[in-house]
Amino acid sequence: MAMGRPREFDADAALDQAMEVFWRHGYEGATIAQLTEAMGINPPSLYAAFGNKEGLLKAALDRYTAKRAAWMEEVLSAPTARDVAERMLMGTADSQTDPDNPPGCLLVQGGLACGTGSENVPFELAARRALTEDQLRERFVRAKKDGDLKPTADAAALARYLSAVSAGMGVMASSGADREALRQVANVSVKVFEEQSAKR
Amino acid sequence: MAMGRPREFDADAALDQAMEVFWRHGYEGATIAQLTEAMGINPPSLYAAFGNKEGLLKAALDRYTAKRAAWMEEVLSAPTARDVAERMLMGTADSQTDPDNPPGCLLVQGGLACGTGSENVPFELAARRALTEDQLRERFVRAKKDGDLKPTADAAALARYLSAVSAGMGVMASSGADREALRQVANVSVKVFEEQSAKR
DNA sequence: CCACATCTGTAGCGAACGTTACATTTATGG
DNA sequence: CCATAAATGTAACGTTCGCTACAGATGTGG
Repeated sequence: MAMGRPREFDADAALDQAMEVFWRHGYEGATIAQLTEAMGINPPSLYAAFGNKEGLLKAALDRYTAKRAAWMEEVLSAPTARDVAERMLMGTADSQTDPDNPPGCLLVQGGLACGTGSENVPFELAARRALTEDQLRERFVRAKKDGDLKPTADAAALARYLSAVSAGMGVMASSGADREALRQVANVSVKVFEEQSAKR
Repeated sequence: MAMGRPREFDADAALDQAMEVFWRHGYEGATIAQLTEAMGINPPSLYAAFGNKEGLLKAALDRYTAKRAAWMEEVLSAPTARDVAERMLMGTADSQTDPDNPPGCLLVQGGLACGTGSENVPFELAARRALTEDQLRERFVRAKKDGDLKPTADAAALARYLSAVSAGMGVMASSGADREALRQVANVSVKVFEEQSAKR
């Protein structure tokens, strides 16, 4: 049977553009007109490919997390919990002030509170932030088994803490904090892990 | 000369209601219809009293910070930098999970990214967050003079750090973190200040 | 008691929103 | 080369948005 006319735009390239619009303006602040213009397509193409605005957001979030997966692996592969924290927070400071991206983190900027009818959006963002926290917690559980973190260290609390700090850095970055300021926050935050490391 | 018909609603009580709507739905997610209904007034009364939606937000923010001023004084009056940090973060954990309020912090929930035409809103929120950071920095400068913080401690960095952590806690609270989880984050965060305190 | 000033409720304004109908174009399968 | 299937561009749909004109109500100053 016939296959139909092939799509003329690159879905991934279009998603990169959509990602940036959501990142800069938030889910509700981003309009379909802005999105289609940035993506270089017309509304029917958007709706055919992604369903609706929320579907487009989910696709953009998938691409966002996929792009960060490699970096996250590198973070988690650091030798000690302290180094994991340092790589995580320093990398966060840098990426949230990268002039190639909008400031802050898409998973925070996307929208913490939304209007009636978009309640799923904050949920969706929170779920993806939780994934990172889960990875960190598991890594810290391992660090305890490795004898790298004190036996009394609370892996879940430390993961939550890192999650909170990086979210907070996102808030500050979005309101104009520069790279140096975020690195200061990262440096201060890491000290907690030095205190929680096993004596050697 | 004549004074005109007096206003029938209590502006402060109405602002409390508006505050809650902005808090829960964000600036863009809050509609005039929701606001007027919560405030118990009709649109013309809102516009006569506050100018427009953004003016209403500013008035609500003023009331928000005014309500927190007393608490902030109590935080800053703690005897040591460490205690300031503890009161600040524990109080934040509690207020951000207070069932009487929407979760999180209005100054974060209000809107980090907004659509074209509302660019002032994130700015306005950031300015008010910065005020708290300024107060903390000054308090830590004093703590250094008091010999309470190490001479090598960086007051600005510590203030930024506290600001980041409390913003991050707001993000987590808005996505459902409970009081216990936030208190864990607070407890971990405070350890930094113990390390930065002068030996005694 | 009258003239004036301001608030209130109704009702609706123009604009922008997310979304889609429709005709056209461009490919594939037979 | 024709029939089918899917994507495209134009144009517009209905709804909701922030906001306001207007008329009536309610107070104060003279």
